[in-house]
Order: sequence, then structure tokens, then C-alpha cells
Amino acid sequence: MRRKSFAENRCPVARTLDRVGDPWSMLILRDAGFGSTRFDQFETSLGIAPNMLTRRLESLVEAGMLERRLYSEKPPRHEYVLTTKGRDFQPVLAALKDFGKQHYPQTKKLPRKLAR
Amino acid sequence: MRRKSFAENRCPVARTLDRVGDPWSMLILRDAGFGSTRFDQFETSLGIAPNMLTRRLESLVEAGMLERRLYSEKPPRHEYVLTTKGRDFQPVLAALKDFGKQHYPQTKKLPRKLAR
DNA sequence: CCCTGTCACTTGCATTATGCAAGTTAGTCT
DNA sequence: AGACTAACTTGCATAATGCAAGTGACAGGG
Repeated sequence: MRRKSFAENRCPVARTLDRVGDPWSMLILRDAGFGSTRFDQFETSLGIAPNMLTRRLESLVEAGMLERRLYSEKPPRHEYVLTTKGRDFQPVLAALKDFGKQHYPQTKKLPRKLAR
Repeated sequence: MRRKSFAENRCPVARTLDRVGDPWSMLILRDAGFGSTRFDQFETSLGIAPNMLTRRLESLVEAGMLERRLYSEKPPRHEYVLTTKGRDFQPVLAALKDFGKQHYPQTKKLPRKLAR
């Protein structure tokens, strides 16, 4: 069944989660905060399937977090840029990052040269 | 197909979202922060289906966010209490709340007496 | 003792969402 | 012309979500 909607919920947390309450949306926003703008940047950086990426980018544009803009006419190419709203979401991601670093440390160790 | 796992991801945001990256988990954690501990408190407060609630509570216990403890033996009854980890998650919820209040204000107006 | 009620859950489906693989479109480069 | 690139679709198989209804253990009242 369709996921329950929280769009009109009284709680602001619920209303926010209604638009970006899935892992991919948040990770896309995180990548956008690091400077990614193009489809294939998100695709390779996240390891997300292209159909999923299309859907999530559409919903983030609809949520007002990203703006889809044409950056080339000859071969029509689009990029996705953080809006003001999207930038204001970064503190949430920072809080998630702090939490994760402290409470879910990385278990697998990579060779130093590959880390980061 | 199974949802992609981020448990071993290099990014702490991704690792956190792997455990609590769905709307219900975050809302349960929010309610727990407000003092809810019992199954039916979460159920009526959130309007979540009982089977969903069971699954989410289990995963939150497994994630170390909640502790399931017996509070009555005669009729065996359990309650779910925030762990230290769960309490440390509250800043994330606060950030989500601030964001939601500012960027997704409530559209439907309730009669003043019912609001809040 | 039987009935009603409470709390904390299951079980059974129907409907969505997610994910992998492969194909497409429009143009550029050599 | 043929290879390549960016940004997507399309087609399924499998997992997650949600509503409704049922269950088990006990308390209290008549």
C-alpha cells in the first residue's frame, strides 16, 4: 500500500519526513552539499540505480530542495542545484553525521590509501 | 528487492540512515523523547498499524536506540525506553523540527482550541 | 464462573516501493 | 561512420508498507 502521508501532520518533524524521509533523499542532499550537481555524479558517488535516482531527484525538486536547471542546450543537459531550502537542510545532515561518527563507527577497515 | 544496505558505508550519515532512515523510526524516537514508552501510546499517538510498530520497535532495539524492558510480570508487559544512544539522537530530531517549522509550515488551520 | 476490557501483539493479504539489468535518445569526438 | 558520453527509460522480481481482523494473558465486575 501507499506509504502513509504526513504532509498535513501537526508535527514539523513529520511534515519534513514526508518529503525527505527516505535514505536516498538525504544522501542526495548530502552529496549536493558537497558540490555534486550532475546525474552521473550522484549515480557513481552513491551507487544508486538510475531509475531510483530519477525518482528521488524529481521528488526533491518537488519538495523545493533542489532546482533542475539546464546547463547546456546543444545536447540538452540538466544539473541539480541546492535551493535555499536545501541549504537550510544541511544542519540536519550535520547532526546525523555527528551522531553516526559517535554511535555507529565504521567497522570495516580499509587500507589507508583507499580511505577517505 | 531488498533495500540496499549502508551499514558498512564510509559515510556516517549513511550508516545512521541504515538503522533509522525511515519516517516511522524517527517519529517513534521523537515520541519516546516526549515520554512515550508503551506500545499503545505509540500506536495511538502516531496512528501506526500495530504490525508496523512491532517491526520498527524491534529494529530500534536492535539498533541500540531503545531498550525493551519488562514492567509487569503478572500480565507480561513491556515498555520501550530510550537508551543513551537514543537520547543522543534527539539533536537530529530538533534539527528536523526547526527545518520543518521554517520550510514546511502547517497548511491546514485547526480551530485554536484544538491546535497544539 | 462468565463476560467485558486492556495491552501487546500476530496473521493474512493487497498494494507500493526498491533494485538490478538492459535499452534509449541526442548529441560529440575521432 | 563508429565509439563515446550524459541522462534517462523500461521490464520485471522481490521487499516493505498498511489495513483489517484475530490472538493470548490477565484483571475486574456481576
